Amino acid sequence: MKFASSYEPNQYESDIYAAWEASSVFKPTVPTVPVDDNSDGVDDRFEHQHPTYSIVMPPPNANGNLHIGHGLTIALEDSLTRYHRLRGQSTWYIPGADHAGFETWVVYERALEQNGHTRFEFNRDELYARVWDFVAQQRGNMELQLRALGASCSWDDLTFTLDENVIDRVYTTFEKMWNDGLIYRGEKLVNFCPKHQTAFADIEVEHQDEKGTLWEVEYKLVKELENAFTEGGPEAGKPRSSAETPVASGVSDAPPEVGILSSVIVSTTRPETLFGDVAVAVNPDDKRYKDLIGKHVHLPLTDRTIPIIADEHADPEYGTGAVKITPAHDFDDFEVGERHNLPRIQVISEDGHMINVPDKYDGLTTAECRKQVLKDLKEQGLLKGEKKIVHSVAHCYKCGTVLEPTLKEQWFIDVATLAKTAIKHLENNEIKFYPASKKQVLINYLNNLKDWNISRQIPWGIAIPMFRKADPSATDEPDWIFDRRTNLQEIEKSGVKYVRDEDTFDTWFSSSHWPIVCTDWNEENPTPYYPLDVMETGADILFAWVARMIMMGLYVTGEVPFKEVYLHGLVLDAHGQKMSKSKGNVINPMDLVAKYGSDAFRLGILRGRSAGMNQAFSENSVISGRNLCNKIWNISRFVQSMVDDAPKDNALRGRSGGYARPLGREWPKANRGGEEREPRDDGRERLRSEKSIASGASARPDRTPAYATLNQGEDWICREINDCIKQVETDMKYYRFSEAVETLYQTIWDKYADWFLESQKIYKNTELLKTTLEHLLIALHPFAPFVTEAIWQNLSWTEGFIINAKWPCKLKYDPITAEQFERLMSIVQEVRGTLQALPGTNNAKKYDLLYDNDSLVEDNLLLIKSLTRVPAVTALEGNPRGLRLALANHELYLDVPEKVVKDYKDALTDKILSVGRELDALNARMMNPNYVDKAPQYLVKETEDQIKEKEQLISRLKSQLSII
RNA sequence: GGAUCCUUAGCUCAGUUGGCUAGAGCGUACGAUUCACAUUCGUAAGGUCACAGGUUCAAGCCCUGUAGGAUCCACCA
Repeated sequence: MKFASSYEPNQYESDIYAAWEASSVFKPTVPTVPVDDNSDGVDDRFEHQHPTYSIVMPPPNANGNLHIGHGLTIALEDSLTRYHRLRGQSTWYIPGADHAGFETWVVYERALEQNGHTRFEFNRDELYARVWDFVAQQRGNMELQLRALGASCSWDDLTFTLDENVIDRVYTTFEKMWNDGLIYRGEKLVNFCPKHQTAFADIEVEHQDEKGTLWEVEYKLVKELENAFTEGGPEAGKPRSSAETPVASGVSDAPPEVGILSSVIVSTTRPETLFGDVAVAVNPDDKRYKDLIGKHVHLPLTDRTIPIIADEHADPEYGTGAVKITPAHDFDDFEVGERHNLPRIQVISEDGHMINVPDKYDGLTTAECRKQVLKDLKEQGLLKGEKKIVHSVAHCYKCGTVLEPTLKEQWFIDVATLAKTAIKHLENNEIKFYPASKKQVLINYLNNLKDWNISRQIPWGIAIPMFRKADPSATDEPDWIFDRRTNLQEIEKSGVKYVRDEDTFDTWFSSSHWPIVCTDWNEENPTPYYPLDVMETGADILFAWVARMIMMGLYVTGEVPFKEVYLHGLVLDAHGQKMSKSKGNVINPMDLVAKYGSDAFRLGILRGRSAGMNQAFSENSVISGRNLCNKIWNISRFVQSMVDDAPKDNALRGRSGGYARPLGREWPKANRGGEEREPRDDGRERLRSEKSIASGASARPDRTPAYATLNQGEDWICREINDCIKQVETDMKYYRFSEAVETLYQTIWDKYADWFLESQKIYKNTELLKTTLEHLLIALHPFAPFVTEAIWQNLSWTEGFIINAKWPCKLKYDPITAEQFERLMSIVQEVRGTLQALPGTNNAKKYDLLYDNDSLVEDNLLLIKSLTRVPAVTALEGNPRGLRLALANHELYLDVPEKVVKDYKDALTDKILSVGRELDALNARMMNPNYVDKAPQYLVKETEDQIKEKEQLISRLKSQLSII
């Protein structure tokens, strides 16, 4: 196959993915129990590596499309997956699809309504079946998009959140919790969306600041009941007499600051709820109302009277300092009601109409009722004022409807012990967090966690396996029983009829089992893939998901569900703004993939990104990724052409005038793993991957390279590649994806291409070219899987797939020779810089480079000439002339006429000054006795060396100046 | 109100255990050009590391405070 002159991702990506998928390379190689890692590798980097590696995909919506956040997710997770696979671990990346309970339901219900139907025409089972079909029709895009992004996940193991084993596991947990007494049915206030007719967990509620009105309503005191204690009276007295308010006794003797009031004015934003009022609360420390506590007021527009109670909830600073208490329709009031044992009067129905109110108001909507109430209050002169305020209002995160706090009987999980256990394990550092700060954030959250409402009134979800006794008079039988037969609306047990609870689980309840169900963990057959090696997900669902997975993992398995957590932040637009449809700044990852290729997208989105941070993203970074793909493509094309052109290889050796001394050492001829591979004729499907599945062997870096280094550049590139790969390993260990990509980018581009390949144009070493290119391709593969595979398949000497190649071992090289190349580089850079700084253009072609008694330069004449483009590099004859380079230990001159040197004088003077400033700073450091005493020896030595070097440099520059 | 994070070049971001003479990509300026790549090569300019104190021989990094921004949690009668 011929290399095209530029990399065209569209020509390769889908074929490559299909070939991978067909050859089972995405499957883990160790199916059950861990094998002993007893092979003796050549590289100590692999000594303590675990034989398996597992990671699950946070399941994208089964019938949705991937957005930019998914793009980031896949880039991160797949890089980890491919990296660990290359390292020889049996790697399992488990894909998933989410039924997305509420999201999908909303979409479906909208479709239903567009066809003139409503959900109330069908029972739950019918609706479930209809949504199932609806999803089945829509499904598939998401999976194709994951493939386009290169996700190397094990497709056979895809888990859908409504799969049987998921439901089964969720029921098992629920049953256990029910038996353990962790599940209870309670009537509590829930966030209820009147449009969708379902409750939400606190975490799903969206608060928005809104303009509203704060009305002040007068509640008149009931004179005749002033001294009588009612049900609210004694309760109200308690907080005041408690030890926390020692001042209270003193205050009670003091003369009242305010005259006896005949009424209390309360502040409210929701006057229509006054029918549900059961008390008026004032702050126990509020002197204005001190004497009214325990007295009663008339509830306007009704014939009821309600007590005035003391409760900290009332803020003396806010409004009038007196607040009406409506336990059935306000979360705070509900709690006040619990504290004071107050009744709950529901006055708004689930569909938003008034109930349990005087006939006049009965059946009105809340808005109509508010109008009427305000009108009537005004007529009676009880409306004392109104203020415009801004307050935050709870909205349905899907339709934006204002949520109505509603009393409902729901299933709750008592989270106290679950949270406590989770905190214990977190504090025990059993899970490592990236970023680390999130651990404490999570602990704080768990410390304040309220009981978890798991009931949802949406048909599209996992049915709650609870049945209620049909006949309440059968008193001996339990009211509720657990049963898995949720396909039946009615069951019989011990001769008693039970009716199914029509609610479904909060999706987070089932999602919290994700690591368990994906890895197929079960009590009888624990798997080496649980706990997961890492949980990678968005920082925004730390509480909703990560916290719950930890609690549930510990409850079900006794182990934390994952060893590490990596949280990514939001992908913002190029200006740091949140992406949103309304702003029109949404970037579709698939557009970028189509335009620049999957690799470019992945490289681009990983750039400039760190754990937990919301960070900007722009097309520029993708372009830069595309450029890298093209670069490595052309590098490979060039290396291939040199390999093809092998005869020249020998001709160049032992060249005259150039590099003559054989500096390299011969390494033993390598076994390059040949026997392990099937011949190519057998087709790629049967390459190493299948063999390794059969034998269970893990890949190890057992290749000894078949090269010898023969000059400075060759030793140097070996050193640089070793450093680069070691850096990538460290970066991957600590999830520094951006730095890993950066390191590779620089090594491939600035070192391999710009220096090593340039030097190989003079001195060619095909074996080394092959080995080094392979190393770089493999190291780049986790981040740019397609281009590296496309190249691998195009190169004449590689075999199998790069996706399951072996992670590079260390290259051998001579460190002293490698260091010499650094000096050659600085010579070249100095020449280039000086030529650019000299007056005039095209200087490179004008002036020769002269050297005096310098073996390094002498050995590399051709290289220096080629890299600097000077016409000639020749030995100096006679007295020094021209412009001397400022490098230490090298007698190098640019053969520049005196006149030109004079024009260069200013630049030279500037340079002397700037080096002088650096020297002053160094000297000041050495003058400080504390520095010499306390700083580490090596630093002091380093400073001394630097001072010497600068002094020499200045004297050379000065002598240059004096010539002028 | 509480918590967490952020503030470094024109823009987007790195900077790991304090050793820094602060880096990268993009952008900018200047220069190059048959022979792997113009998606190229070379050179350069560009910084009071938000601000004010403190600790230290040494602070972008640690501590305290201030200002600005982001996110999350709670609350807003």
